[in-house]
Amino acid sequence: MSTRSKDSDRGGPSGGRRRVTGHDVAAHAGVSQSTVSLVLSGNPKARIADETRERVIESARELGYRPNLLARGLVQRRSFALGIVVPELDNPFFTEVVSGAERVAGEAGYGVLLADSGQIPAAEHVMRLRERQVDGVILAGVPVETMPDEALADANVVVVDEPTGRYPGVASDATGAGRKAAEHLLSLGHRSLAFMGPADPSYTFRMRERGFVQALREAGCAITSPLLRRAPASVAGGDRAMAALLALEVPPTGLFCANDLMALGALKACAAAGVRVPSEFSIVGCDDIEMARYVTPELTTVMVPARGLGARAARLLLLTLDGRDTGALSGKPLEVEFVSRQTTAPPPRREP
Amino acid sequence: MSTRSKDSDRGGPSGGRRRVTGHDVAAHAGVSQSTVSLVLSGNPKARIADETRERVIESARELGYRPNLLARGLVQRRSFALGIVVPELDNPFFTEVVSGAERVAGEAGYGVLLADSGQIPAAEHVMRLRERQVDGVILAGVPVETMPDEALADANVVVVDEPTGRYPGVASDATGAGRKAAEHLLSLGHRSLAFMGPADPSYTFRMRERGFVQALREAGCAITSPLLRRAPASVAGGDRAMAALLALEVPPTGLFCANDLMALGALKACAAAGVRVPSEFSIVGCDDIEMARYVTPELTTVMVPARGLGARAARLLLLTLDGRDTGALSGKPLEVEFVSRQTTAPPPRREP
DNA sequence: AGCGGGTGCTCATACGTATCACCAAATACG
DNA sequence: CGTATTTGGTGATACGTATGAGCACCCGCT
Repeated sequence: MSTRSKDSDRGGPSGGRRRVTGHDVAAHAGVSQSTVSLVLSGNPKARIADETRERVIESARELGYRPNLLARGLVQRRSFALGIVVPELDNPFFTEVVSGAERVAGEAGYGVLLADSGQIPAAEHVMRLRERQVDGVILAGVPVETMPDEALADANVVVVDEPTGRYPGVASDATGAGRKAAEHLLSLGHRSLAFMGPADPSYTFRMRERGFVQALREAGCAITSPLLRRAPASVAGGDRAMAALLALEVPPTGLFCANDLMALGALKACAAAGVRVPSEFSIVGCDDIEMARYVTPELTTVMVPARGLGARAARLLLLTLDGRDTGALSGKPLEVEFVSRQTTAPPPRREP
Repeated sequence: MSTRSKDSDRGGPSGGRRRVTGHDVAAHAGVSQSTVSLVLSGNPKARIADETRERVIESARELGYRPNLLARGLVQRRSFALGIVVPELDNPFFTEVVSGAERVAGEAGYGVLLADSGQIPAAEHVMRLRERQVDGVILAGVPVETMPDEALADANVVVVDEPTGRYPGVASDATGAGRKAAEHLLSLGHRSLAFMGPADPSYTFRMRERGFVQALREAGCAITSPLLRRAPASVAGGDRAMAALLALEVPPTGLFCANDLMALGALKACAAAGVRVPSEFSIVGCDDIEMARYVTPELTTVMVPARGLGARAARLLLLTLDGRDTGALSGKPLEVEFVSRQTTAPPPRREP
């Protein structure tokens, strides 16, 4: 009708210099911007004539309209975005957590802001995410206990695998993981077992250790101090710690590692030292990262549902944001599962 | 002074129910919101008395003020956030790309929105990111050629390792990678060599193959069709393809894989078949993912600077956004580097 | 005819920030 | 001393959307 409306047509979806706004759609459809908003995102209970609704939708499609989520977020005080903080993307475990969370969030229409904590302290990352008005934050592998309270106040935090009690969270059955590893090794006949984990362990690592040690003790098979090795929870750390174990006067016959990366390092150290796995030495990891299946021999480990943890954390967060009940989700820890592969066997028979 | 200003004090940084805004800071400092904005984020050339400036900064600190980046983004038409789309976070290569990009972006004050493309087509992800008003998008491992043009129009796209010419991008020297693998194997004395790569290869995979095949041809050592295996670029795919190679009447003596994951699969298949690496068979991977160092024997490969690619993509994008010259960065491909480890050796001597 | 009530839409405003135009006071200058 | 000029700040507005209040209109009822 008017030249104006003809103007806004020019170029179609991809031609315009300026981004298409709700006002443009309104002009094109001959309605007000309010109506456009009501049709495209408003409450479905809004009273709009079918004919109008279709005209607006058609105009929006034709102009290639995409709502500006910054503007929406500003007025609704919700950005429909989550933040997720991990200590390092290098560790496949966290990658899987992120992946799981991203999928759930994406399906719910939420965006995901990633913060790889690196040098910057996690608290600072949380602040930055909040400046971006994320509706909530998932903290994975972050030492929550050492974070100042005010950094997390009013922040809708969900913590992965670090049940502090101060914040809602999802966790796996860490003591169960240690226990299952112990039971398996004991049942194979091992009596001299070692553990390796990081020196400044997170809650989960502590629980894995505790489960393992307790199960050993209950079996009347206490672990002695030289068999408890501290090293970074990485492949390099596992390598070093394993070398130390092999250098002992009386090395153990089997080992449980705080995570799979360490176990891979231990495996490597054995290969370098000419110790055959599993015939001469047994190794159990924890996490079941993808690589565990791909090394030779394949790593026996305890599966921790990383992707599931991430997904569940995201779901928990989304429910919290909707003000729904969250008791069911944050309640019980996720089950872990022992996975028998090729790095465990009965201990070698004593030399005569 | 006024009761109002006393009110906004209540509770300090962490107590307030409502988030503290620039207006609150203004009231507390006895200035206008404009002044607050000028002091805290405005152009440094703004003329503000030192005394006022300090008072505002002090008030902001005291109230725990954090600017709302949604509001800032709305008026500035810049969100100071980047999007990054990857096909799968499972592949460590992309994880490293993301990690590199995230670091550079973070240091520049940019946020990173992650989109793991999964089931949803990449074009749709780009749209969603643009709704969130990201200032630019990094596409890594995404089949850009098959994406509709209008999805990327005006989107400030930077493409990783897929130099289409239509969009700016950063790439590694893929043909060089293939060539270096070939030269190494040839120099060891191999004459019967195989290649494995995905059936529907991306540009980079095609170039790796081309470099390898051409170098062989130039050495008068053409590759025959049964030695060119197609399989998914994953560990499982490499495993299957290697099994097929070993089943040939006359198996090759060495192999170059399109990426490290396939090489790990090949390594696994050799172990399963009792073929000793490298004494009986040589394997060269490509990418140099972290795992390459951690398997036994350690994987010989061609290092592709994944983190560097991500970092450079981010830098390129940031420069583009600042309207700076980008020629230098998008120009030459990043160097790749041959990494000799333990999976290559001279071919076994012919059986007499 | 008068009126209550539903329908369908618009007006105005708010969200929190940046920024331009403008202004008062202080200072410089001939 | 009168007028430029600089200094230091304020007021108003815009960004693009959501949303409550309100308005015009039509329908059915008494």
